[in-house]
Amino acid sequence: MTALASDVRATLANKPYGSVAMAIRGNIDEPDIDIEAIRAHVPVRRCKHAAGQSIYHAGQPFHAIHLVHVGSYKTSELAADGREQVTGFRMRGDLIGIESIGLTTYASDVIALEDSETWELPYPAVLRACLHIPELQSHLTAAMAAEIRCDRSWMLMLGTLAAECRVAAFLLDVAARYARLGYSARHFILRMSRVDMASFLALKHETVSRALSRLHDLNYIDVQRREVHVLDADGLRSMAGISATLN
Amino acid sequence: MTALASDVRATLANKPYGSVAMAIRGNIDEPDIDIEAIRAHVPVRRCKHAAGQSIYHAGQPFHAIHLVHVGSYKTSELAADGREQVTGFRMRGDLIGIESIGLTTYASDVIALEDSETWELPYPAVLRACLHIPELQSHLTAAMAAEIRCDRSWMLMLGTLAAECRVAAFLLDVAARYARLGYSARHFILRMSRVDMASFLALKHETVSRALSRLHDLNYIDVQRREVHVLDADGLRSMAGISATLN
DNA sequence: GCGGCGCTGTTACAAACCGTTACAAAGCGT
DNA sequence: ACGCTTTGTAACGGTTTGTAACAGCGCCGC
Repeated sequence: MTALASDVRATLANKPYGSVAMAIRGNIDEPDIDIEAIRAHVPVRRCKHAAGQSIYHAGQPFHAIHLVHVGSYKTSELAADGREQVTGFRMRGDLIGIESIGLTTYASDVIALEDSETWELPYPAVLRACLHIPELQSHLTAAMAAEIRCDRSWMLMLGTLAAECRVAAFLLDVAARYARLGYSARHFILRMSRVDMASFLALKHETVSRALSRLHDLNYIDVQRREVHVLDADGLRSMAGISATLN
Repeated sequence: MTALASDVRATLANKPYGSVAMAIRGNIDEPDIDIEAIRAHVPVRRCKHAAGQSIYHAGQPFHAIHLVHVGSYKTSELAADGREQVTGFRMRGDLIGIESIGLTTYASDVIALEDSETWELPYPAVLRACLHIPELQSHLTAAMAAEIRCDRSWMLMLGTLAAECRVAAFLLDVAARYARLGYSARHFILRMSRVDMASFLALKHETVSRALSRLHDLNYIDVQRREVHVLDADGLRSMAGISATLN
């Protein structure tokens, strides 16, 4: 399994962009973002981030949105009293920061989960580019709408599924997102810690561990720390209450 | 208390619009939507809905967004296996349907909680109007961004607070939204059933009842069925982990 | 007007699930 | 090899849920 793990890691680079991320609901109606057309009008800056480094924190001046190019990030909300909630994980092709449009400061935190890279798109330039590229505005709007639908899908999942089922749904979502990027949906490496998964799923990390162990016992998955083999996607689907087909 | 209830109901009409709704996070940076400017370019149709009637269901063709004028609505997500999740409650000034922009069909259900009325804004006309009213596009974008932030705030609340605290946070949010519309934040009528509240808060309706009873026992609120008096907003705030000030 | 009926809401008690705590093992960097 | 972080496992306890019974309110027909 360790040998396979390095294979997977090796393939995790330089794949073409998929569409803007969609979650379990799976309404993949939006076309791809035409990054080349944008580059003609927007000064794109590459931003590298080491694992644990943040793109931005809540409260910093908002000036740009980011397109994930390599690696993965987590976005999180912070309450005044210190409570933290991971609100999502972003990977290649995902837009980051669109929730802060219209504000003067960023509304959330974004932290790299591994050595990663984004393309920084200064928002004023994006706005100007919208005048030259009629489709860019609608792409941006569609991306925001998709983000809302994605959040709503997770609210549905968090509000109606038990712990084990949430973990199953999460694995299916990760698998589907890897599949969209051209990777295997049956074998992947989780980029986030158990604690981050637990926060996102509104559970404790021990519960996530137990759920993964149980999914293993049911022969739905093979899991060694962060490496996951999906053995029975239908089993996971029946548990997650999802009928969609996994690639 | 019954006499007061009718007073409250009487004042719930013909107040000026507030901004697009924001949740507990309270980043109220967006300006009001200039409905009059829109009317000059968009054929606005008034849509009345009786209690229990839907504006639209998931899957119906998307053609318009709606601005709530009178009354209140609930939006909900439906899973293939029948699970339902209330994702929010909308009142005067709130935009409905923006999460479906970019799709050909609506993505969620919207049902009136009482006799209500919306202004229907056909989306193609809104798009055309954006060309004539430069600010309309940015208003729409800001509204969508606010919607994302609102959902994220609720994810934070649902993921980090216990049952009683969620109910407290919910009451504070309702109070703040009434305050934004010019009504009392200390005395209001809940428009939704315990079941709808429970679904939104990811609880069971019995748990909501018990939580409300406990908030009553703590002398934080006075509650008789759907009528709520806030007696100790600071108590609620400390429970909800919110430092913002209630009007 | 009156009573029946259903929906909504409340409360008590029992049970299940998940969180808490504690500890151990494995991975990772130094 | 060492220590720290991450992850896994187990026992226990608490919060939330499930079940049930009952009360209040509105709707309807009589």
